[in-house]
Order: sequence, then structure tokens, then C-alpha cells
Amino acid sequence: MRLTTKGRYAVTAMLDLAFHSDTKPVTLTDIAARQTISLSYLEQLFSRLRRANMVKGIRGPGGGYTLADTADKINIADIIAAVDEPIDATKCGGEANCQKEQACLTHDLWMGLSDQIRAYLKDITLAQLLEKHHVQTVAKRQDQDAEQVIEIHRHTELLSSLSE
Amino acid sequence: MRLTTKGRYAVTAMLDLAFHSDTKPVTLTDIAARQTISLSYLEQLFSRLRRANMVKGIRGPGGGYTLADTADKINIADIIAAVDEPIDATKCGGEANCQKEQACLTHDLWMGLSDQIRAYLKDITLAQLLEKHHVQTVAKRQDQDAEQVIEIHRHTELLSSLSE
DNA sequence: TACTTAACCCAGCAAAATAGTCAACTTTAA
DNA sequence: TTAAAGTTGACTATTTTGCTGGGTTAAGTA
Repeated sequence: MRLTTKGRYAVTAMLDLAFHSDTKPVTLTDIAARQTISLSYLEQLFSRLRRANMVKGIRGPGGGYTLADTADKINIADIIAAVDEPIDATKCGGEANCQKEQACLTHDLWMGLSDQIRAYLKDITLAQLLEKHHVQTVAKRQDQDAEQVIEIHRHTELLSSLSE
Repeated sequence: MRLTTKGRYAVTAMLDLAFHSDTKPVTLTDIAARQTISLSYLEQLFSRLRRANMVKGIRGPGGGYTLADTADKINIADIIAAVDEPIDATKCGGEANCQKEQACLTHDLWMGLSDQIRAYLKDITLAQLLEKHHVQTVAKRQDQDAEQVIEIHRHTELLSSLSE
């Protein structure tokens, strides 16, 4: 499992898609504009995402992309795996020839860690992220509202102190 | 937070160090040989690790590197952060100017996810990985031993069936 | 003191990954 | 049937990665 900007772009674009494709397909041009990712780069990414059955491409006017499944069925690990080349990362090619040697000691450790991260990301769905964001937005708005109230309160206090 | 081969090399090297530097300093030459990483690349990585106060360099004969702290105080996130260039990853530079626009919607989402991963890796220490590995090794050896027993058992069965 | 061993420092270089461009080619709504 | 909108692939520039080889400096050892 690797986490690079490429994977981030893919997840970001998929989030955008999940957020906007409820009614009609979303064009890559729109996503490119909203997320400031180059159209051509998006095309590359979605080519892979489509082949991995993460999205559906609809051609012709009014076309675009939609999620191939509901947002709660699409997890982050799969998105990243779809666009990232699976590097084997094993110097020994998974062969047992360096089993007893020191070389594979920490190598195994890293692979285990990598698996943990993969499992972790596999449990996070697009729907969860969207929901979380919604919560955050609401919370943020509430905070701002609260601050405004405080501000107003302070203001009236100031006024009343002046009028005394 | 990025997870690239560079970070993996760093974690692998640090694990090797944690595993071998109990008594005396470990030379980069040794790590290079054990983990099949080029010496010069290790020098680059350890230059950063040293500046980030993760390791201590001891010069001269008998010198090498040791962990700057105990293995249970060093976490994976810090190792990766030490060798990876911190990319800002924000197209808007963290400014509030695109707060209300669509552009920052999914951007915030990704940043949240990134924070989650960072927090996750921050909770994993070198000591934990070493312990886990130890358990794995023991478990694997036990499994192999068990298989051998089964194999012998099968073998004796075969022999006894032939002798009948 | 000379010698060795290692960390440290630096300039550069080849391969790979990233990000983007361009030009064809398909589909389909109007 | 035509033009808009999408797909596809080949091609290019830039950045990162991983590595090579040249040193210098500090600390032990003969």
C-alpha cells in the first residue's frame, strides 16, 4: 500500500463524484474545475478507475461518470489500489530463499504494517467521509454562529456600559 | 502524510537499527548489507533522521548509529515525516479564500483522512513492531514444526501401510 | 604521529513516477 | 447526420527516487 499524491487525487475525485452524481452523471471537466486537477490527468485516473469497476462512464452529450456502486460500498483502499501500480516491494520476489537470513526480517515487518494500513483504509468508505464532512461543516457553522452570538453579546455589553 | 518507498526504506532501516543496536552502534554498511539498500542512499536518509533527532551518529572506529531514544518512544509517523519532504498539498495554500467554494470541500475531506492515517501511524512504535515480529516468527516456526510433525506422521503411516 | 574507520557532506546522474498535452476515435442527443 | 461530449492512447516535461563517487572530519588504534 502506497499513499502518494496520485492516490489522493483519485480519492478526491471520487469524493467529488459521490458528492455530485446523485442525480446525473458528472463530467471530468466539472471535477477538473472544482478540484483543480488537470482534465487529462483525471482522464488517466478514471481510465483506471473504470477498468477497476469503481466508476461507470456514460458517453455522449449529457454523459459523464457515476459511481459504479453506492458510496457506502466503495472504500478508500480500493480506490488507491486502482490507480497505484502494485509494486511488489519485495527484493527477494517473495521467494523463500532469504527466509532464514536477516534480509527478510524487517521486510516482513514492513509488509505487516502495510497490511494494517490497507485494512484500515478498507474500513473507510466514501459515504463515511462525506458524512463526517457534513458533521464537520455543521459543527463549524455552529461554532461560527456561537461566535457571532458572543460577539453580539459583547457588543451590547459595550453599548450598555457606555450608556450608563 | 505520504507513504512511499522512501519512507519504507527509512522504517526498515530504523527497525534494523532497533533490532541490532542494543549493545553497540550499528554502521550503515551493516544495514546496507542486511537490508540491501545502497549505502549512499542510507546516508541521505540517516542525515535527515539525525537532524530530526531520531538517531545519534557516532564517528570513528567502532562508531555507527544508535537510536536517539528507546524503541517504544519512536513512532512510525515521525520516521516517515523525517525523511519525506512535507508537501503542503493545499492548492489554496491554506487560505480562507476558497472556504465557501466547492474546491475545498473534498480537499478538507482528504486532509481529515490524512490526519487519521497520521494519528494511526503515530500510535505504532518500533518496539511494537519488533514485538509483533517476534510473535510472528515464533508462530511461524511453530507452524513449521507442526507441519513437520504431520509430515513425519504421514510418512510413518505410509511406511506402516507398506509393511502390512 | 600516522593510519584506519567510520560518520558526514556534496554534486551529479539515471531511472522511475508524476502531471500534463495532443490528437484521434466513439457514442449519442438534438 | 452532425456536433457535442466522452473515451482512448501515444507522447512529453517535470519531479522524485535511488544511487554513484568524490571528498572532509572526528575518533579510535598501532
